Amino acid sequence: MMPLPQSWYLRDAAQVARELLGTHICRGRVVLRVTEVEAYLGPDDSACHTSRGRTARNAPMWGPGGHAYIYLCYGMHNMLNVVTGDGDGAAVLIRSCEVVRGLPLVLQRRGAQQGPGLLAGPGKVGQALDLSTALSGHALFTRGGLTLHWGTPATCILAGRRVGIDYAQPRDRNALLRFADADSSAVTRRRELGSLSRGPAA
DNA sequence: AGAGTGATGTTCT
DNA sequence: GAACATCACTCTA
Repeated sequence: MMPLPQSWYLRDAAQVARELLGTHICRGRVVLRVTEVEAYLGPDDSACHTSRGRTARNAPMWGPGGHAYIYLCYGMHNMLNVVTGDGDGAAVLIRSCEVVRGLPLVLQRRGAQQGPGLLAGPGKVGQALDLSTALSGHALFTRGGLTLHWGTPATCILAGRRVGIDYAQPRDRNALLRFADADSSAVTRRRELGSLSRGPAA
């Protein structure tokens, strides 16, 4: 079982984001299937962390794709992003997942019961994978630690606006850069999503 | 179903 | 010192 090659990541963030749906994240004995993501396009995207320049924290985003960018949010949530392109300052946030393997360990780490909301939300994904900022910059395309593999792609994709970016410009707040597997119940704020081709409902 | 709120700590101004 | 790509819990309906 080989991880996806680095070349797979060296493309536009929105494109990688859609193809990321259905892939498998492997960490120790836990395997998760990605069901919801958000694309952050680079310095020109006011919602993106790189839009306010290079810092020690966002350094991995300025490098080549295929590496993790992990940061601490609200003092307690470790958010997992996948760097895309090459020097683009772009990445894809992993927002929700389904458990493929290692359910007992995931339940223990989450301190929750099994259900559709178990891994719906980026903080929950970070907790289930036992992530920390020490793993930021880790290569996802080489064996060991934290890797990304081919899985079961989504047959139907939903799209909508990104969550929690009220500080961004209206154009970037309204961009349809959140994507989800239409056939999964592990998705946040589902009613705000529409079909990919037709845009969000309401 | 929806609004409100406290927890918690690193990063950047 | 403010902001922060959140979560879980408590109300009110």
